[in-house]
Amino acid sequence: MNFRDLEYFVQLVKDRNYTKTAQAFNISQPTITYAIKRLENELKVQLFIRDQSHHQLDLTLAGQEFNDHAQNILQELTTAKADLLALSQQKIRFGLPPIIGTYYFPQLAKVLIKENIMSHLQTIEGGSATLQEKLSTGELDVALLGAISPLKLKNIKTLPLVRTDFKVIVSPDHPLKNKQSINFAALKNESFIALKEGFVHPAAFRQLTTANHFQPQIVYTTPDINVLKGMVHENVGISLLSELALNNEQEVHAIDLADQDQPHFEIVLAYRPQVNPLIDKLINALSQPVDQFPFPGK
Amino acid sequence: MNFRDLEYFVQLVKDRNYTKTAQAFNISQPTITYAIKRLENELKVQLFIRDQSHHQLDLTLAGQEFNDHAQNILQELTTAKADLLALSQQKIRFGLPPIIGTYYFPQLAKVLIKENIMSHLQTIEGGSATLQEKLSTGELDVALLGAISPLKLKNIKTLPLVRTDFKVIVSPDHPLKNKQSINFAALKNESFIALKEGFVHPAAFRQLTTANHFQPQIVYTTPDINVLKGMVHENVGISLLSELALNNEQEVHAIDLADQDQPHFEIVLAYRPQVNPLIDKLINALSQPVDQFPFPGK
DNA sequence: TGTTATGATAAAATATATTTATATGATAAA
DNA sequence: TTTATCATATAAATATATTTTATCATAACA
Repeated sequence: MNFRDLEYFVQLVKDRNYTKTAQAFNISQPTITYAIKRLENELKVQLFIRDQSHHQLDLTLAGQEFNDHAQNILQELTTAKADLLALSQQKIRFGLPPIIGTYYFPQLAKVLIKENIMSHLQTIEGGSATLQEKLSTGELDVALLGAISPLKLKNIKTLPLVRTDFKVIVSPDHPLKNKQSINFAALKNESFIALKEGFVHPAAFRQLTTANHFQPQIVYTTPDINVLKGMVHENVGISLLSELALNNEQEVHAIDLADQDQPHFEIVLAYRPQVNPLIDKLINALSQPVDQFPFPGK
Repeated sequence: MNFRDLEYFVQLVKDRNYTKTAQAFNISQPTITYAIKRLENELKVQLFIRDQSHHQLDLTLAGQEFNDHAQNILQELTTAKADLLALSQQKIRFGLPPIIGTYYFPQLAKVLIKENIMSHLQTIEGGSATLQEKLSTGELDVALLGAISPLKLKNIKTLPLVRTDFKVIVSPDHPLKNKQSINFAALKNESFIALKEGFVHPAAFRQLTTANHFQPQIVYTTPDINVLKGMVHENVGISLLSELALNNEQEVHAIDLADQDQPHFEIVLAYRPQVNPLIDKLINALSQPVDQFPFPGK
């Protein structure tokens, strides 16, 4: 059996049209016919139903079943090639969500430079969800991911690194400015500035509003944390922000959440197990506890 | 790329000898040479280190990495073929550990016969660990497994069906015969009959003795539950047995475990997701709650 | 120093995949 | 109903890939 035949098959499942599939590969139509026949002979099952009302090509059950396996096989081969390329180029394809890249990763950089790993990193930015997907498909070797609940991913190992709290941030002019701690329920009537971040902040915010049965009044949404802080400072509204993104500047006042069941921003190291000493070294370096957190001097 | 080349490669990794590998496939030695060259050309990496003056063939890092992927690919293909065969024969390869087969499965049989599934089952007996392995390699479609902790298996879905307690069983002549409930720690000085079952009973027993810091005195070990009951009846010793294996016979007296952190015998339905209506039907039927448990009339 | 083990290479033989040209069969259009 | 069109199948020719046979190269071994 040939990988090419699997590619033809998978494409044909998408196209449902031999001629179109042949065109997609720039080959002649009978090539597809013969490829499918080869598969059907080798597997001893019929893969397609050649069409009662002849404008429709249908997959048999066996065809559906085999399509799943064929996709897994092609995925594995793609991943294998990508991994070998990264290995030979001594590059680690490293996924980093913007927030973690800005507020957490810099602390790790020192160690990585000292261990001579930094120059081997090929950093790819993206939201945690996107990066998870890329890990699974072999487009990434290692990633730092933000999460509010433990991650379980097929073929991916995860290692929680840090767990940080979410804080409520308010303007120094806000009535709550002297509060040390507050229940989220008490914020029912506040105006909120929302952070349009990949996944974690919106999910945490949603979790808190749902758990406390209220529909928050969101007056503004921004993807930029500094804009968000600025608006909170100007008392346009209050917001929810990971303590990760707070340093000891005085621009906004941070209040602890007193809720029992509150979400946490967890930074998780996720990677596909590979035979690659460089990756082992990176994972080892990253899983060492960081001295100071969240920030030196905080 | 060709699956055959992958097979040659994987075998060569095992053999570390081109001639031997060729013999294993009943082909000529240059065939292996050319197959490896094809792979190395296509992947653009060196897979083997040819013999640095010692008659030894070594895998490069890339070779090790690719070997993992090649094995996954071949595994997936094997599974695909097995699944298609089972599908076309309308057979569900169904794993059943002896204890569950004897003491739990009969209750399900009625439903399965009514739903016309029973005749499609090809039952394969084995310990829970063996059956797990066979699920992963595509030798089984569905299995009932015994477990004392939640199972997490790659590519396998699990669904807990029943959770039963372990009981301490003693002879009607035993001093403890009138006890309703007991802490396992109180059994420190008892003689035990041990059940040599696949996995769950020994693990549960070990968990209890370890948690209570004693080394049990095991006077006899048997794989046969009736023998075990007989010996307990004759007061040779006491034993630990899942309530699953107890019916309302008066041969032995069952005592509840009072321990806070006690193991439980969980029956878990485990299966590889497939495109197979028959399997869906079985899973659906098995996941319906069973009316009476553990036994009618208990 | 010859002998053996192990793998590489060239050329030929064989097997497999693809194309070109054409056929079939079913629907839609005239 | 005829004809045109679409979608796939088939046969034969061709192109490509794999395997074998025969032979060579190299290093270990005795």
